[in-house]
Amino acid sequence: MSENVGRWLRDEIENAILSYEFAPGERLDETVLANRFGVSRTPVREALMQLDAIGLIEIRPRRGAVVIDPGPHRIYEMFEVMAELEGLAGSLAARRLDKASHEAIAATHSRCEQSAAAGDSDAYYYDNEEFHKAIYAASRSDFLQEQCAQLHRRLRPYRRLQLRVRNRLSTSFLEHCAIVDAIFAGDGDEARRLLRTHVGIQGERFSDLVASMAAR
Amino acid sequence: MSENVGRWLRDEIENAILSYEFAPGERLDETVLANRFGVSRTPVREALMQLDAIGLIEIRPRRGAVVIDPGPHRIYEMFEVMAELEGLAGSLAARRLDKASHEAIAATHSRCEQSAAAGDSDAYYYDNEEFHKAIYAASRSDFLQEQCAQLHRRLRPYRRLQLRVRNRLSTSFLEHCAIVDAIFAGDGDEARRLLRTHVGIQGERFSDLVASMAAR
DNA sequence: GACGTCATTCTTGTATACACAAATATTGAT
DNA sequence: ATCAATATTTGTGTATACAAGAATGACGTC
Repeated sequence: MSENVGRWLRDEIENAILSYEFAPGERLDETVLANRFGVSRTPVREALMQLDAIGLIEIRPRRGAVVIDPGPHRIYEMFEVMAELEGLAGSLAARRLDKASHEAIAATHSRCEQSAAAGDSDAYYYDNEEFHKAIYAASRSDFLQEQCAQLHRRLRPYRRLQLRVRNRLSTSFLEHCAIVDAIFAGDGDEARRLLRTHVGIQGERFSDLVASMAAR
Repeated sequence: MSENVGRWLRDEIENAILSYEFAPGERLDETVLANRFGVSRTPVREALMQLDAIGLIEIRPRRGAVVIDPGPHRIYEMFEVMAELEGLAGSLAARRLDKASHEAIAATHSRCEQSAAAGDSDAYYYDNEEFHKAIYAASRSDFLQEQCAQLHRRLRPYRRLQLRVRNRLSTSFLEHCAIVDAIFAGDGDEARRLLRTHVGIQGERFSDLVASMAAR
């Protein structure tokens, strides 16, 4: 319970939002939340203020908090930025690669290979996360790593949707292979380019998905 | 006073931190802040929670809030990320440029020209900010624009230091000219490249500065 | 019958009070 | 005199109370 109710609540509510338990646009009533978690309104408010600062909810003065609905277009924009940041991480990783990072990337990459071969998209989802995190870490830039991790978390629910798309799992893994090759070869520019498209594709796929859903 | 004491305090304290009024490492006493701003502890706490979520301060459980000291290395990392994001903004701006953005960029650019010609580094500092903001806006990506603006704000104090460096003002303006040309020519890759180095240089200059100060 | 205004109610915003943990000072013993 | 243990103080963490603004519904008027 993290020693601090406010922070615990922030994570709890954040997860609830990211897992769509609290739907976009939904109003978050402080009293209801306080009762639900068995605390008073004060720490609930603190959690909400933080989520507002992060950008997950919006608190309109005297009118309460609502979960922000990013909307397809904005999600696409977020993927666009994510692609850029991951590209930077990859290029730094290629240039600065040390033994520990090399091993971490290789290990997570081979786990991806196994789940891809097994066609287990749930397992691949988690292994894929670890793979990308390994690249962030290999960039040796703490700030970049934090920014990537934060955005990655926010895009989590949308990423998940895409792995269900036909063949995405195997093509994703093939892209990983090329990325790993570039990083291990120390080719920063190539790693950047590959990662940018690898992540960018997810944004495009997402908007395709939304478009096809809207068509029905 | 923004209708909301908590938010007002957040901005107030944020400015105080970014202008070094509250020095890095300094402890922020809730009661002292409450007295200083003539409010109770509650909104002060809310403001601090938000600043913690943003990453400007750190609240350690039961031990209060301290202003985070980024340290030269982390500031360099921040410039590195900023360079990447501005590069993306520039490339999008070049591709998506419309009339309004074209005019906004041209207008801020010419203001920069005037202050650069006058050698007025204070004026240039502000005009430069507007120039960069115009590019963010021209990217037509709301999310990117927000991310850029936020990072820009956090790097503000460090940027300012550099304009005092000899000749930086005029070389900065020359770089602007090339950037504007690339954007107006619709050359996204070139705009990206130029902006990346334009901003990246600031990070390098900053670490040079720190190194030279540490040498003494 | 519809629109506007007023009152009631509900929710948020702020203050204050109390509880508890940590840091510090003081006192006693070795 | 120094170190340790305890007490005091200081400051954070949570709850509750109170005030003020917004939403909603009812009543009156056009």
